[in-house]
Amino acid sequence: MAGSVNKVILIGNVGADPEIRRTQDGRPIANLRIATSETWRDRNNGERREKTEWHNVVVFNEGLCKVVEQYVKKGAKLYIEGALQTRKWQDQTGNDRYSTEIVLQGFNSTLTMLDGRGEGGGERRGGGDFGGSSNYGGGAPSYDDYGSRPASGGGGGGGGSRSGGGSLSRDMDDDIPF
Amino acid sequence: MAGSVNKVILIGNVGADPEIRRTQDGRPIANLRIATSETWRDRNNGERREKTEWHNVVVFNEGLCKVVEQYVKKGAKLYIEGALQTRKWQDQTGNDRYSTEIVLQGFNSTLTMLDGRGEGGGERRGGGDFGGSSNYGGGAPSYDDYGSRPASGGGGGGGGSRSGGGSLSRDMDDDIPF
Amino acid sequence: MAGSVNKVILIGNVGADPEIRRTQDGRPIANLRIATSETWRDRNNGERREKTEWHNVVVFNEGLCKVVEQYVKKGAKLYIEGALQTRKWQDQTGNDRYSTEIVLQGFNSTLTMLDGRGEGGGERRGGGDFGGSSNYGGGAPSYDDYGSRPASGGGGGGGGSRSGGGSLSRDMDDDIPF
Amino acid sequence: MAGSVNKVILIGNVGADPEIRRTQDGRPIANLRIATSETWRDRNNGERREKTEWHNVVVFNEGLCKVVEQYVKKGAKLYIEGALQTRKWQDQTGNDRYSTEIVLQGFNSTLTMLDGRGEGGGERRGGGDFGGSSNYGGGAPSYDDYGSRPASGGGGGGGGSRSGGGSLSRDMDDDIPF
DNA sequence: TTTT
DNA sequence: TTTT
Repeated sequence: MAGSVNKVILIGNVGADPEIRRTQDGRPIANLRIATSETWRDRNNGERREKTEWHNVVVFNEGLCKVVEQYVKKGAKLYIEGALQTRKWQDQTGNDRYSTEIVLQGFNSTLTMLDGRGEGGGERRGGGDFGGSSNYGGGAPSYDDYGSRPASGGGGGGGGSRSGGGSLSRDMDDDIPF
Repeated sequence: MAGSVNKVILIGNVGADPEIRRTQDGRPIANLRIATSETWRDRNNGERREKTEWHNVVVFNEGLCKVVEQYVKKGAKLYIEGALQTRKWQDQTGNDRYSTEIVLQGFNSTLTMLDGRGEGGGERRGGGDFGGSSNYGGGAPSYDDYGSRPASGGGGGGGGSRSGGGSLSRDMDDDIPF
Repeated sequence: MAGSVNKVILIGNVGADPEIRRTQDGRPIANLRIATSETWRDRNNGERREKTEWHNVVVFNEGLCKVVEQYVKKGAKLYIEGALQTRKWQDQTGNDRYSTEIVLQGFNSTLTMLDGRGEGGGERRGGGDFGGSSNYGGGAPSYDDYGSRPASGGGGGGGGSRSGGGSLSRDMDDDIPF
Repeated sequence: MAGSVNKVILIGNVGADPEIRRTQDGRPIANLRIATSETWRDRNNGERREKTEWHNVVVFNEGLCKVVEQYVKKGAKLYIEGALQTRKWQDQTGNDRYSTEIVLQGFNSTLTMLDGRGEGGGERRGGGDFGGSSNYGGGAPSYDDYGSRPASGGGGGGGGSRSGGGSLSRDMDDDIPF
């Protein structure tokens, strides 16, 4: 369908240390439980009410999985941007069951730590070296799927080459005449 | 939890004419099935692939329900902004089941028609007259929960009065010195 | 125009203690400078680069202004949801100038503190009592324009009455049969 | 700054046929004017009011530029996701001036046509072949920066290789055991 | 069950 | 300058 958008934005806290599993061919998959909560004052009695919602988040991207593995612990506050996906499965008795998850996969997926629990040095963002050395610097890391920010401006001629040099952003190292 | 965000943004098509039910005390609830879909070209064979995701949307707001009732038909393209909510229920055998829905309720919920299928006159937006006359004008209506846009800037003198007159927006009918 | 969306979402830090001004008729207006920043590794030399973007945020809503006044200080990390607005003005020489701001006004505007710098008690959210007593509890407050979350389900008959009783959300205090 | 988000979401109409320029090294840059508009009923006299906001959008990504070049015409309705950027420049008299634009560059940028004005065949999405053949199929095209959706889940065996074959999404052609 |  |  042309013109479709499926986007979830969450800011919440991680309910437990994340699980990281691997597929047969070695790709990581991280699962997170994230709690969001809203509070309000009851109209009838003025009491303070709170409601917590728990979300299942599944991270497919390798770079994001590494960030999760290294930095995300129980209690961490995260910004998450992903898409809704409902998965069908069968329970023990063979009945169809459905689980809805927020999937971080591909472009437009983001995971950012909002509390400075990461320890270390540089912030990992747009390295262009997925699957490469996992020396994420630290700090409170932010990682975006397909990361390498520069690619949009870059690319040059080569079909899909993302490793091309060249500057990335006009107002930083370009001299594009506007 | 302080500092929490739970937001879903969808642009998709309605799969069937919406159902509108009513609670015992007469409040409407609209249920929508919305399809989002993404297409891409397979990396192996270059074939075009498509995947459709179906979303359950529940509308609690009266104003939005009226818009749904009057304008939203099977096939309509909608912009939806709501929150994720997972509801627990029991199946016939008494087992716990969970359903995740996008809830349009309260502030920060929006439903906007993106194709001009509404027929009629004026656009309903921010009437401030919830539950009032249902003469939604038509056009492609847009309705925001708690609607009445002016209220934030407005309210005139009266502390927080939302029904008060007064102007709404500085650059339209205000003379606030900036 | 039917089917229009104008939304800005920022997570960033406040660059200076906010200014709060008042209109002639006493309504508050808060101005905030918010910095967002992205870091990446340069493709050519592998060095870490950072770019900071400064945003002008204008808060018209009274409730949000109170939150800003009481809790938002230089350095605070905020989640902001508002709309873009470009304002035209004349400089000293009479030339037209334009300033683009993120406006928090009316529905769909949100300001949430992401670090627990608020001190005090309850979280202010959806009081329905704009301009009323300013005993915002404290904690890290979150405030949504037009706040009162329950209103969507409520409202009853009265034109725009938002103070009506009644329960707000099916899974909290309603017994709506689904 | 760790934990920063800078996101703009617009749905609006293009005010004029887009301009496409090229940098010295041949990269395209597209400029768009997009109108968003809100309507509401005046609280004082009940009259219908409308306010239009004009946005400057700059597209750096090559793939998105091609979509713009081929499909986006005056009047088209677009969904845009980008980031705010304020650019400093000097006017004729040497005074500093600032222009705020919505930049589509790198990850997390999206441009989707919401009306089916594209004419032609296949939908361009996630080709992984930036700068490649420009035979965008047609239909109402949707294009995401860095596009190729599969890359996140994909990569087949090779650690993070984006050019690798392999399947893309677990529930379509993967057999990942959940 | 939508849409292209 | 768009759109309804």
